[in-house]
Amino acid sequence: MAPLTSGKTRPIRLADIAKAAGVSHGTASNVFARPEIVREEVRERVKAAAEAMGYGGPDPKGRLLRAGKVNAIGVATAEPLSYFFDDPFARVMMASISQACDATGAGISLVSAANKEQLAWNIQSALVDGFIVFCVDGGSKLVELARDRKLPFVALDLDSDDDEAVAAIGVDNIAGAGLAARHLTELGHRRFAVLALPCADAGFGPTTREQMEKALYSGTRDRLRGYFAELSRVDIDVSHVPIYETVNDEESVWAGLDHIFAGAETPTAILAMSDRIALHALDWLRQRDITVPGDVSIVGFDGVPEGAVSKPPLTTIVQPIAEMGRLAVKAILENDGSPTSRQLLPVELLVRASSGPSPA
Amino acid sequence: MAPLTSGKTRPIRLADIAKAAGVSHGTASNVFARPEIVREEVRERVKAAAEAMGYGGPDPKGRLLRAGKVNAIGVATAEPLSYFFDDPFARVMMASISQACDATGAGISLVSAANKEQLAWNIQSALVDGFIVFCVDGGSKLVELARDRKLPFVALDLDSDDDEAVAAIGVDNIAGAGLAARHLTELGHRRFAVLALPCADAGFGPTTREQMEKALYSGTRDRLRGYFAELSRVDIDVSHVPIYETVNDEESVWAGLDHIFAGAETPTAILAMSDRIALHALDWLRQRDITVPGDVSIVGFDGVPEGAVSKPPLTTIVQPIAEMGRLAVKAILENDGSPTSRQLLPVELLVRASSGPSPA
DNA sequence: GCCAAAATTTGAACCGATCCAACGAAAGTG
DNA sequence: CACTTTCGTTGGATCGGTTCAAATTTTGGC
Repeated sequence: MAPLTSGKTRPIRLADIAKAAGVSHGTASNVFARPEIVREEVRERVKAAAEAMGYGGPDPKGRLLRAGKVNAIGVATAEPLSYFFDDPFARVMMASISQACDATGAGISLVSAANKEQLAWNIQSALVDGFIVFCVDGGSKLVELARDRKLPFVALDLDSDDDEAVAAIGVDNIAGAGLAARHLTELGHRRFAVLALPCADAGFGPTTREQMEKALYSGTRDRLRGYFAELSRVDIDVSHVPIYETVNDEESVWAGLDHIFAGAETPTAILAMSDRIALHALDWLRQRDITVPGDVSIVGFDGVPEGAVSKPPLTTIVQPIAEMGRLAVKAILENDGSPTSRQLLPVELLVRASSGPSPA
Repeated sequence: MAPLTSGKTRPIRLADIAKAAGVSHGTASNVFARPEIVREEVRERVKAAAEAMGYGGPDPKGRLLRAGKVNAIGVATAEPLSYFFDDPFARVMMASISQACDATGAGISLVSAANKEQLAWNIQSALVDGFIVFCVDGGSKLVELARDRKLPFVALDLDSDDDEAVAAIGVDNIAGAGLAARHLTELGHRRFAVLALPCADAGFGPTTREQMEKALYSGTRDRLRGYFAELSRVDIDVSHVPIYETVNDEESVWAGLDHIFAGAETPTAILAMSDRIALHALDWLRQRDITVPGDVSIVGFDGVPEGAVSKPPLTTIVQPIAEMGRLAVKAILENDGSPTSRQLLPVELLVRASSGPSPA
């Protein structure tokens, strides 16, 4: 039997419906976009034709071109896509971004990729009205790509001394780190160790202050500066404070602690550059029956919800994550060509149970 | 001073660049899409013109229309957008969906909305190649909307007796619930209570088996059937088992437990239709110094990671969430007009510490 | 029954690119 | 030198809609 229709049926277009219903395509368009201006009889006829031909409604691809606005904002990161759902900080941030989007009816497109070239292409071809860029890692490159799209965009947590011409929302990392360090020195601690975030794409391992000063990611650099400025202020010799660069995961944090606690003079206070690091550290310490805050105190950074239910609950520097998300969305959606700006939000010290007086 | 340029500058188009560089728009297009076929001198000239005019590269809106494929899949739910980042089940599912997308280079668009009309519009105008629909709540309506787009789509956890013609990936809720109930009866429990998922948009409160049989969402209905079939099998009078319908949040779960434990004959075993419910229940019980599993045992449903670290770790029915996500993405991306199908995946009982012998 | 006003409908223009058949020029061949 | 290739470029067609000024039909008033 010969097939009655060709195997590949071209999708039905609005024009097909119009022809079938015997109206112009202009009228057919109106039936879907502004039904009230079409005479009822015609409207029904067109709708019937659409139904009969299995037409799925006007294709947004077509509308988009004319309308110009996509009504969606892109959220980009150099991490794999699952970062948005795995990482505690990202999740809280995304939840607040999505609330702000919901409120205005905008959609969210997640933009990321397994490798760099793919990422570039994905950013170049993302159908969005603007970008929110997560700068945790590989920030500068990402910002560059986003800027090249010439769309409104705002960087979250961008390195503070990067190009001043990009809109960015971040927190005062130096002040926050200072708060954390001061809290511990006030509790009498003198022997510190720092568990750092990545400062480049280089992997993990012990590092030095000098290395960190060259860090590609200045969020990391600024936090270290904040820590050390405060420690120096109370005459602690920061050149002897071990710094271990992690990649924010369990493996590298545990390796860092192995390293730090292998030394003769173990710290009584740990400064962790993220709550995630601090939480992994808590697990490590518990496994070795090192009590917190009895033997060692630890202070995180971020203020993610998990810190409230950890054992013990985590003392940390809380970032106004929800506020940052809200501001970011606002910046994109209300972008009226206003001058790009850089907002530094304040952070707060939240004292919970992971920090206490120095045992010494 | 009169402005030198009009306030509103039309965005630069590829055609503008072509004109400026003195080439045809076809050649200009090639410079960006297939640079290797353009003579170097021309290529540089066009690129220079683009740079000079601040052109951000070919607008994907235009390309899209011609190319047809968006290279993104939409994930839709009737919950607010933040559901994707708040709900443990959704998060695990999204993580696996995003891994599958990453692997193929596809993007993800989150589709949702505050209200129903907005949701309909968002689905109709989403720029995606297909939909994965989360059917937790308001599933049928969502499936209908998605189907009307005439795009490939697959429903996750769709009500089992809904339209057979839609592709769906789900688990065997009846068998899973049976497993949970049997586990508890084998431990000697005879006095049960059920903490149910929503069965309609009706809010929360105590309900009956008859009400549940009419449930709009048959995931809920099937789990109840599974529980009761197993309980009946060992001669437990299910008409006396209290059922409390929650909305999967702390408030409604706690209200449910208040209600259930207000009765004279309190249960020794709780069947929770989701891990989230079970986790909230654990909190409630701990606050009242009711020990688990000493005084009461509880079994959840889903197998989210949080269940592994709760106090005590949660016995639950684990769904192959990662596998479901992978299959869903595959179904969308490989959609070749193959017959829509319905896949029921198996579940497993995972015994942890929240269930133990009946105290009686 | 005639005319202006109101209500509908039409069809061309446009949105911003990609694709491709056709063409011109330069290079190679006999 | 005529003749085929090869390479690069051109410009029109197309993707699937929306929009709007102009044309047409209806309605209403007298």
